[in-house]
Amino acid sequence: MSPAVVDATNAPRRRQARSATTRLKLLEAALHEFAAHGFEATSTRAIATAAETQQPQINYHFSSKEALWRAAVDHLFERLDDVVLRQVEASPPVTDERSEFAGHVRAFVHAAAQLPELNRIMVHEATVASDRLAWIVDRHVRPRFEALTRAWRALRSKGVVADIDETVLYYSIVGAASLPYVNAPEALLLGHDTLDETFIDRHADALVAIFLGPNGTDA
Amino acid sequence: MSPAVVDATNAPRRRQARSATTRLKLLEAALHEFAAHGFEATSTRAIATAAETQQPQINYHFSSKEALWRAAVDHLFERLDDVVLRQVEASPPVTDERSEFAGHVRAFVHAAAQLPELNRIMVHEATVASDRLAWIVDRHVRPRFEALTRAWRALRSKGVVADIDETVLYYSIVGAASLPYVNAPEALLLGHDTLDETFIDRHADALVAIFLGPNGTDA
DNA sequence: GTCTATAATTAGATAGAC
DNA sequence: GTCTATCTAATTATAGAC
Repeated sequence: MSPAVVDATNAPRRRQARSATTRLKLLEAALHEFAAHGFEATSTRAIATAAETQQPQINYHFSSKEALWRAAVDHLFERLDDVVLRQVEASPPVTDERSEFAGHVRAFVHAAAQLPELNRIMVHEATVASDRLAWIVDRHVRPRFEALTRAWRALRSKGVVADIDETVLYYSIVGAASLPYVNAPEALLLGHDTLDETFIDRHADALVAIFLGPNGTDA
Repeated sequence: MSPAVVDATNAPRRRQARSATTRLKLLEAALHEFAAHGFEATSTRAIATAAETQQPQINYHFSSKEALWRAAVDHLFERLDDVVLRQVEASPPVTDERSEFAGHVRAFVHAAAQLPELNRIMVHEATVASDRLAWIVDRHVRPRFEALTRAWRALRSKGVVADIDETVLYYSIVGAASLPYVNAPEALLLGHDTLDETFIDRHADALVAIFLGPNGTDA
C-alpha cells in the first residue's frame, strides 16, 4: 500500500484512539477533582488541565459538567466491584456465613483505601439533598445497602453476631471503614499515614474483631 | 427624660444590639451552608440571604468569606464542648476508667447527631490538603485526637479493652459515630430517619458494646 | 451599621477555524 | 476530534449614600 492509502485508512483509527484516550483521561481527572473538592467547587478548567486537554473537550465528550460527573461515578462503582471481587477471590475459601461476612468487611476496607475517591464523593454529596444525591442513591447505594443489611439480618437471626440494628450496623461499618481514607490528608497532618499497608491491615483486622467478635474469621 | 434624650442615649445601644444579632445570624447561617455545601461551593450571597441580611455585611462583620468560616468553626467547636460536657454531666457518675470512656463515646454520638455541621465541615475540608485544613487540625482536631488516643492507651495498657492501635481506634470511632448524621439526607432517601431519638440511642448503645465489650458501662 | 450599586474575576457552555 | 476565542452569568469584595 502507498503511504497515501495507509494514511487514509489509519488516520481515522488514530483519531478514534486519541478520542478514547481523551475521554478516559477526563474521567480519571474528574474523579480525582470531584473527590477532592466536591461537584460545585470543582471547575471544568481544573479537570481539563489535569487531563492535559482543553476545557471545551468536556462538553464535547460528555455534553455537560454534570454528565461528566455521572459518567465518572459509574466508572468508579465499576472499579469498586472489581476491587471487592478480586479481594474476596484472593482470600482463602470460607465455610460459614460469618466468615464470609468477615471477608467482605476486609475487602471493603481494602477497597476504601484503594479508592478513596468513592467515599469522598459520597460524603461531599450526602450532606444535602439534591438531584445528584437521589441519582447516586437509587443507582448505586440502595442495592449495596440492601445486600449488606440482608446478610446481617441472616447472621443476626441465627444468633451468631451481636444483636445490632441493621441500619446502625451499616453506617457504623461504612463510617469506620472509610474515614481513615476519606480524611487521609487530615491524618497525615496528625502524623499518621493511613495509606500505609500495615495500617490498612491493622484496620481491617480491628474491624473484623470489633464487629464479628474475636473469632470473626473462623467458624 | 424627654423623648429626644431617650433617643440620643438608646439609639446607639439599639444599633449595637442589632449589630450583634446580625453577626450571630451570619454565624449560624454560615455553619449551615458551609456544612451542607463546603467552603468553595457556598456563596456569600446564600449565607446573607439565609441570615436575612445583605451580602456586604459579611465583609463588614468578618472582613472576608474565609474569616467568617473560621469564626463559624470556632463557634461550632465551642458548642461541641458544651454538648459533650452537658451529656457527660447528665449521665450517672462512673467509678472506673472504662465506663468513663464509654460515657464519652455515648456523649460524642449524641453530639454528632445534635451538631451534624461539625463532622460535615470536617469531611468537606479533610479530603484535600489546604490552609483551612491545617488551621482546623492545629487548632481543634489535634488536642482532641491526643486526648482520645491517650485515654485509649491507658485502657489498653491495663488490658481492659481490645488490643487495637489507637489511630485505628480514633478513626473507627469517629467514623462510626458520625456517618449516620453526616449522611442523614442519604439515609432519609434509603427510608431511615437517623435523627430520630430511638435511632440515636440504639446507635450509641451499639458503639459502646462494639468498642468496649458487652459490659462497657459496668466495671 | 445598613444598604445599593458596581468593580474585577471566574464560572460553564458555545461558535467556528482547523 | 481538537483547539482558540468568546458569550453570559455568577462570584467576592469594595465605594459611597444614608
